[in-house]
Amino acid sequence: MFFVKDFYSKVYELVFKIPKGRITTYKLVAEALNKRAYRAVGNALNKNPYKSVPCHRVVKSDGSIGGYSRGKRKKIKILRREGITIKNNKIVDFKKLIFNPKNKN
DNA sequence: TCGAATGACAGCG
DNA sequence: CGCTGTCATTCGA
Repeated sequence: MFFVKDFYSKVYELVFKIPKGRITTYKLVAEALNKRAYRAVGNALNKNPYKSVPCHRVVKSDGSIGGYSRGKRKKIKILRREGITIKNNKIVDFKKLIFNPKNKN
């Protein structure tokens, strides 16, 4: 219940690896794990026991904020604080800010 | 222990 | 715009 699941652990780690001012998508994380569980990834972050995990840096493939347990409003605020510009709940130059966890960057 | 439902999504008709 | 597909977790029996 409060222990790292193999899958979850991967998700948390990847998300945690996201550099500041950069973002990633659920799809990319899932792809990095060689899975298509976009949902599972989102679920992992949703219940993430590691509140330190920057789950706010994970957005949808559309570039939209998606959702946030604390309210997307807060998510946007945090992202803006990170230096990311949000417009109409969408990330500006979202494609440029995408961080590929699989890229072992 | 097994089955069904849920969820911060994605892709296609 | 709406339905279906995919994966893991959780709830219920």
